[in-house]
Amino acid sequence: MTEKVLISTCKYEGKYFAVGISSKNGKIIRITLPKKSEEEAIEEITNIYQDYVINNENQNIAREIAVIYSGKQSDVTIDHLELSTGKYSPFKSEFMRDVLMETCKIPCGSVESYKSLAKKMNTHAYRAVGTALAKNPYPLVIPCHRVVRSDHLIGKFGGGSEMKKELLVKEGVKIRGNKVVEK
DNA sequence: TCGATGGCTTGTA
DNA sequence: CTACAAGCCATCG
Repeated sequence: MTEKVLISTCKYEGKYFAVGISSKNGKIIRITLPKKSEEEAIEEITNIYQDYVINNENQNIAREIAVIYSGKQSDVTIDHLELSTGKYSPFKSEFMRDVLMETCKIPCGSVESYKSLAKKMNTHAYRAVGTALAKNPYPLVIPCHRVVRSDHLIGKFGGGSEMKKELLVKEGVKIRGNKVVEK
């Protein structure tokens, strides 16, 4: 099935992050958004990968995720991610990978809409773009929080809209109420 | 295989 | 401003 997953966690500002690393090639296969407890963070990974060890061997990477969360640049990039597609891969389909690769192109400090992302991919499946983003295995590293609704409302987010808003504010996006302000 | 369900969009009232 | 309805298309059970 799948190889053993090495799980590491870190605490940052009272929140807990977890990362799962493939023992096979050292690539990241899962990242969690900050959780209230360490167990909750770990569980998000062990729910998917049954063959795992929690050894904090890669705590440096977990810390880097917290760095990104704090709004700073990190040297953990998509080069560190497992980008394969398939039933047992982080990306379940080509479509999902395409969507997430496209969102990687959105620069810090700007946003894109679900629809414009779909357009760039030559499809009208903006709704499916949303579901693909909802399943992003690498939040923060793949900036799914930079995708908002086309009417400029913030839209939904795995970690809650409030967190999505905070992340955008940290990146310098101008927001009024629940809307991104036009330039 | 088929229907239900989304981190959506546009139009109408 | 809010409230619906219809349309969209990949995914999941």
